[in-house]
Order: sequence, then structure tokens, then C-alpha cells
Amino acid sequence: MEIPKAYDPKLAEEQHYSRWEASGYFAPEINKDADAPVYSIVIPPPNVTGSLHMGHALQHTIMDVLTRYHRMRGYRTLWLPGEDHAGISTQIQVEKKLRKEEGLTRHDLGREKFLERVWEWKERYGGEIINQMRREGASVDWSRKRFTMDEGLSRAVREFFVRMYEKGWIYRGEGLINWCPKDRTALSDLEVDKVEKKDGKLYYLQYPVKDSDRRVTVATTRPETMLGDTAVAVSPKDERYRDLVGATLLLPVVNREVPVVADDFVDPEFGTGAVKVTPAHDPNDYAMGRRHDLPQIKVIDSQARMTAEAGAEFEGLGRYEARDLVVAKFEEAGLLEKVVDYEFSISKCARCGDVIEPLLSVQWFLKQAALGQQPLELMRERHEPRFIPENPYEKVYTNWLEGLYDWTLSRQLWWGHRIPAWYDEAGRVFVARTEADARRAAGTDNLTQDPDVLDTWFSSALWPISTLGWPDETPDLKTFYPTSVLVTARDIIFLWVARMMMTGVEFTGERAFDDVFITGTIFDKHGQRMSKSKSNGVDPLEVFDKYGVDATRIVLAATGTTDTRWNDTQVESYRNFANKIWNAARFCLMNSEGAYVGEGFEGDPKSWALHDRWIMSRLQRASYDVGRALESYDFHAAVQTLYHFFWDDFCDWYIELSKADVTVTEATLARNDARSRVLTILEQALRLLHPFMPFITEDLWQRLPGIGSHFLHSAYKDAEPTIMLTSYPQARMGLIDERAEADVQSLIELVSRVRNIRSEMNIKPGEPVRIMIAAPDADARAVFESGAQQIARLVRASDILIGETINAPRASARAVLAGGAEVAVPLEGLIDFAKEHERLNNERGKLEKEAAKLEAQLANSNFVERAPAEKVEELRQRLADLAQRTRQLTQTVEALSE
RNA sequence: AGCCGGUUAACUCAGUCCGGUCAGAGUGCCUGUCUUACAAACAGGAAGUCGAAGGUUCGAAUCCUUCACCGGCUACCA
Repeated sequence: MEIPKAYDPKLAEEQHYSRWEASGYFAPEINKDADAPVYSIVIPPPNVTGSLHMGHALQHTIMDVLTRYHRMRGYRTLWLPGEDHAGISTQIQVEKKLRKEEGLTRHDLGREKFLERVWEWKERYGGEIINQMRREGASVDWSRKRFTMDEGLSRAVREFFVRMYEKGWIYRGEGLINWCPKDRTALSDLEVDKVEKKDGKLYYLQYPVKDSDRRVTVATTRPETMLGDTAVAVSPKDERYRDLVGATLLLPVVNREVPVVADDFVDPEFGTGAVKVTPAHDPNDYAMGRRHDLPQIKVIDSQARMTAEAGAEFEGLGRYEARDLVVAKFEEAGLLEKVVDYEFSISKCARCGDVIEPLLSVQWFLKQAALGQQPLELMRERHEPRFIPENPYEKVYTNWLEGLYDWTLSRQLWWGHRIPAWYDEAGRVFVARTEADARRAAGTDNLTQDPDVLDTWFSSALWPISTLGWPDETPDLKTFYPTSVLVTARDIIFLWVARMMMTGVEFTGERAFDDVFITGTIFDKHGQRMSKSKSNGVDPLEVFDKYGVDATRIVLAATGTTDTRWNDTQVESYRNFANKIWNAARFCLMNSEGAYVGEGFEGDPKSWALHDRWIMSRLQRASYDVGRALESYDFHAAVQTLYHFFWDDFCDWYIELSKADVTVTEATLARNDARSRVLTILEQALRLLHPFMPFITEDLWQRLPGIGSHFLHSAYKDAEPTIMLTSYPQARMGLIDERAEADVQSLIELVSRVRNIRSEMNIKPGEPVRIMIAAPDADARAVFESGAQQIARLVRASDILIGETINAPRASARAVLAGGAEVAVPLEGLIDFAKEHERLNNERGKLEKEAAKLEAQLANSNFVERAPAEKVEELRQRLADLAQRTRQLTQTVEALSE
């Protein structure tokens, strides 16, 4: 069989995905077992405007590992892909293009035509991320791919809205909302970032008291808002201002009379203890204004310009120009007390970065506190969902649910789900599933639909149920809901995870997912968050190109929940691992004539050699450990186990121990059996690795002799042969063989000690040596005797002498082994006595140091009295072993010195 | 301000829940090898007072307290 010497990931990556997809292996329908348990995941829908980054690659890898693992376990498995319409980003992107290419604004086109353009854009450029998932090897069911603006999902959005409205949980009203002047839309609190402003200033402004010489000084970071002040507040406990409560101030510049009110919100310790109150432009002031029934004067408009109410001089000025002018006027009037440097945080639009303007406006809101009640109870009473890691996310999630406030739903955009509310000429509102329903309710056809659309997260909140068909009671919804796990990043726990839980419980009575797996964050090598603006992002596609998809996947999977600094060298080492797998398979396949995978090996354990029993035992342990790790989302442990099983146990020892038998040229039964055993272990290892490294494992598996549909899991019997539908190896505990493991361990120790001698004594790698082994224990001797040929091969020995005792020449290098055995390498003319002396003494030094530690512990009467007896006994045993080895070494050293 | 995470070999990270063969892995480094699966490899080796200080305990990387530095989240800062 012709197999290239080095693994080329591209070849494997190009070959298998399209066949998997075309054969329908990704769809749950491939599973023909009516009683199969169900496993389902919905993807966190990426934005249509986005491009693949490491965070996606990480999440996708985790989801694919889980999906492939459960599919191989025989679950009816669904991983549902899809995308999000990303209201603001998409609209901005299309507007930009329109302006650049045609010099048009969306208003030039009009709403309908503009939306046509957005759809065109979406069809053409959208879906970059989702398409790249094929490259990743993601086993998503493409036939169930969904988009938040699909008809079905749009219907779900309307249904959600109407039901909430009917319950009184959605309402329309005036409120102080976060407004992005650049995007010209309202935003929810979660779409606002708090950013530290280092070069901020705090302005101290004096407001004269009416009919008095007194002035009250207020401090503010936003002097321009004073144009909209309607009061000054002080603490009711503040002696300094007690006599002023109820007094009237003369607001400078605008010459408006405003009262001094007492409010507990004010902290007398901070600033001057007096606070200007601008109810129309500040959340705290808004609340205070309501408490004191203050007028709300809007001085800033939706484009962050000053309104007519700000006064003729200010009307039309930008907010920062207005600020300068206000400050100048105060200075002129001698009312600017001082300006000090002041660090504080300002709100910025998470999308475009513009400074948020709190504005008073009429919007649609959802009473999240009501909707969040059930999820909160679910967590408190049933501990659902389960977060991985539990700390700190369970607490973060719970705290969030405990402090819910109204969610601003409406967005002043065109791209998105139009709010299903219509107004008649009298301004009465009709919320309905369809316009026809609204007309019926209104009794007129003369209705106008609300121009606004809903927050994109409103549709995302429905994702687990809407993608499965809700509000219809579809078979998919019945089968796949609740979903098994949600895999996502920590920054959207509130924005998305909690809200999905809310809608899921509200509409189905059940949690949206059993588990929530929160991945770690991948930083650049300096520990900085990867971002477009810093352009320090690592492009997953470039990493794929450089090291292969499988290597990248296994590194990402091992990352799991841990924050990690990205480093190509890790991927490089797993690229090497892939190459190791390739070459191990290459060796097996080059020696596969007359061999086949499977039954022969399983059939008669009595015919197995020691190393066969050993590798089978190791395989069971690995299967057990990997399975357990995957069940507990410990991907790091799973990867470590696989890596060491494959490289250390299988490649370094098993293949080497089998080599003599396997490479025999005559087609003997023994040779073919040995070959079959090696191939069978390889096949099992490939299955274990498959969820992590789907391409190389499939590629190699397809080359194995004798594979076929009979290898598939019973649920997939009708499918064509593919490793992805075989069953995931389950540990057969009966094949764990402690004795074999101990025996092979003693062979490994022997080989290692002799290799060490060879290296320390500078014996040329090609130079054969003779070795003499003394093994007083009969069983140990038997192990060495039966393994003599293998030992000879592994240490390049021309001759091996094994006895109860040996009479080695003085000119020998020696090593003491476990269980009282000893090995000597006669080195007439080669040995450097001084060096050997030093080597042995070093060895003895190590043993003595260890023994001293144990002795000290055992000499401590407190320890002996208080520690568990078995622990004491264990230490005594260890000390005895050490003492014996030390004695033996001492004799060896003495013999050398004679 | 509150809550939380991190700090272990030169680098990237395990181990900490449940204290005692736990001081680990990979990379890098040093020394040899193109030994017919693999130089993307093989063989051998050096390397860490587990952030600091106290405490609990017979025994602490692991439990408790305080502190330092880095990072995150939430709230508020007029």
C-alpha cells in the first residue's frame, strides 16, 4: 500500500466532509434505533455580518466533539446550525455599501427597496461563518439550518410578542432609554459598554439663590445638560443645605427658576453635596424627577444636538459645542467655580462606540422581572441549568435574574422583525399576529404599522424553541427539546442565555438546556483580548492552513473552560501528534498483509502475549478515562489521556514490542495474528480520537483492511462504512490486567535503565552490548526470559543472560531494578570506572534522599500515632523497598571499587 | 464599592473540590542518533523553596486568614 511518509492534512480535509454531508450522516434521521436516547445542541447563531474568529472555532470544536461523541454512543443526535440577522450591524454594513457605491442613503431608496437590498446582501455576503464550519468539520445538520428572519422564526417572534402583550408584560410607554446618536436607535442596557474616561473633567457651577446673595454650587461632568435642569437636590440630612430645601434657584444662562429638593439619593459626602437634576437626560435624575414631580425638559435631540428648548443660542449645536458654550457663559458670569480633572466612566454604544445619550422617548418594553421568575425558581429549586464551570457562572446567572428590569425592545431600524403593532387614526394601538387580525380588532383597514423593529436578541431569545418549530408542536420540538447543552462564551450569559431560559420555560414549561458550557477566552500571546481594532486576532483559517484542522481542533478542545494565551507552538505539537498517528498507521498498514481488524484479536485472550494483554488493559483504562472525562466536560483530561495512550503506550511500547512478530516476512498464522492485533488496537484508538480529530481518523480508518458496515454502531447499520458511525469504545473492565501492567512496567524499567547506561557511558547507538539480568524472583525471571528477544531489540543487545544471580565482570555498568532484580552491562575496555562510580553514587544519593524523607516522617511519633494505619504501613513498605535498593546499590558500588 | 477568577519549570498549561507516590505534561534547552512507521522522529538528561506572609494539621501547591500583582463581571460615581 502506497502511503506518503508525512501527513498532509489538506488531502484528508478535502475528501471526507462532502461525503459525510451528502450521505446524511449529520442528520438525526441516520439513527434507526427507535429507542435511541436523544442528544441535541443548537448553535449560538453567529451574525450574518461576522467572520470566523478563534472564539467561534473554540465553541464549534467543543460542540462538534460532544456531537460526534454522542452520535458514536448511539444517541439520536442533532446539532442545529443557523445565523442571526444582526439588526444594527447588517443595516450599517448595507448602508455603507450603498453610500459608497451609489451615493445613496437608505431614505433615498425607501424602506421596502432598502430591505430588498439587505436581503440581496445577506444572500451574497452573509453566512461567511456558517459556511466556514464545513472547513472545521462541524457535523451540523444542514437540512435544519435556520435564520432568525426566516418565516417560521419570524412567526415565533410575533407570537412571543403578542402573548407577552396580552399578559401585560410587554407595554409601550415613555421611558429614559439608552440612545445611540450615531446609529439613531434605542438600545438596551446590555448593549452599552461602560468605558473609563481618563481625561474627564468635573465642572463646578454656581446657581444663585433667588432673592439672596447665596449661591449653590453643583458639580457635573456634563455642563450642557444644565439647560434642562429642573431642580437641585440635596440630602435631607445635610445641615449645610437644610435651610435651602424648598428655596428657589435662578438657573443661569436660561434664567429659569428651579426648586431645591431633598432626596436620599444625594450623597452629602460627594462633590458639593448638591446635585443638579436633569430628569430628561440622566437615569438618576429621571428617577428623582418622578419622585418630586419635576418637569422634564428635553434639551438634546436624537442626533445629540441641542433642541429649541435649550434656547435660541444653543439650538442646533452639538452636545460638545454646547458644553463649551455653557462653560464659557458661566465663566463670563463669574459662576464657574472651578474645573477639575476627573476620571469617570461613560456609556458607549457596544456596536459603534459612540457616546450614549440617555433620552426620554416612547418605546416598547418587556417586563423581564416577570418573565425571569420561572427561571429563577428553576435554579433555586432544581438547580437548572447546570453551568460548567459552576463557579462563578451559576451565581452570576442567579444574581442577574434577581435584579431584572424592563428591557427596551424597540429599535429605530428597518432591518429586523417589525413590531406587530398597528395604530388607527385615533392613535389606538392594536397588537396582533397579523395585520388582518389587527384590522379585525380595530374594525378598520386604515391602520399604520409601528415603524420600529425589535431588538435582535428578542428573536435570539427564542432560538432553541423557534428553530425546532415553535409555536407549532412539531415532532422536532417534542424530540429535541429541552436541548442537552448550550456552549457559548461568557459575555452573553445575560444578553442571551438567561433570555433563552426565560422564553423556554415560559412557553414549554421546561428548561431550554440541561447544561450550559461556558468556554474560556483565547487571548493573544501577550494576554490581550483579540479584537479587530487591535488587529491582534489570530485567524483560525490561517491556523488550519498551517497546521491542519485536526491539530487546531484538539488544541482548542483541550482549552475547554480555561482562559488561554494563544500560542502556535501548541498547535505545532499536535500537528506532530497527527503526523505520529499517520505514521503509526502507516507502519500498521505496511504490515497488514494477511491481517484484518477485529474479531481475531477479541476472540481468544489466552493466545495473547504479555504485551497484548498489557495494551488491551491500557486501552480499557484509556477508554474509561476518556469516556468519563467527556461525560464531565473535562476535555483537557480527555485529550491528555488520548495523547499519552496513543504516543506512549501504543507507539513507543506496543508497536515496538510487537515489531519482531509483525515484521516477519513469512505469512505465518502467528504473524498474521500479531498484525491483526496491532491493527485492531489502532482501529480502537482512531475511534477514540475521532470526535477530536475527525479528518485524519476517517482517512486512516477507511484504509484499514476488512472494515465495513459491520463495524458501525447498531443504530446505523444501514449506513455506508464510516468511522463517525462506529460505536465509541467503552471500557471492558474485565480486560484490565493489573498483572500484565506490572510485568510490562518491569520490562519498561529494565529497558530504560539499560538505555540510560548506554547513554551515560557514551556507547554508540549502533554498538551492540551484552546484558546480564539477575532476578531472584521466579515470576520476574520468567517475564524477562519470555521478553528476552524484545528486550534485546529495544536495547540493542547482542546477548542476554538471565539468572537467579549473575556473575558479572567487574567492568560492568549496573542498575538496580524493582523487586530486587539487577541488570549489568559488561563493558570491557569501554567502561570509565570513575564515571560509573559517580553515576551509581548519584543514583544512590537520590534513593537515600527519598528514604531520609520517609524515615523522618516515620520517626515522628505524632505521624505514626495519628495518621491512618494504612498510610503508615504504605510508607513503611516504600521505605523497605528503598532500603533494599540502596543496599543493593551499595554492594554494586563496593564491587566496582574492589 | 461588591462579587469572582488567576498567580505552579524559560513559555503555554494540568494538578487545588475530596491534604499524604503530586511536584506533572507539551514546547523550549543540553547530549547523542537519518536504528527500514515517523528528524513533524528516536534515545538520554538538566530544570520549579507551586505569588508573599501567617495559621490549621502528624503532614499543605491543595484547607483558613491577610497581603501583593494581573484579569473579569456587576452596580454607582452627580
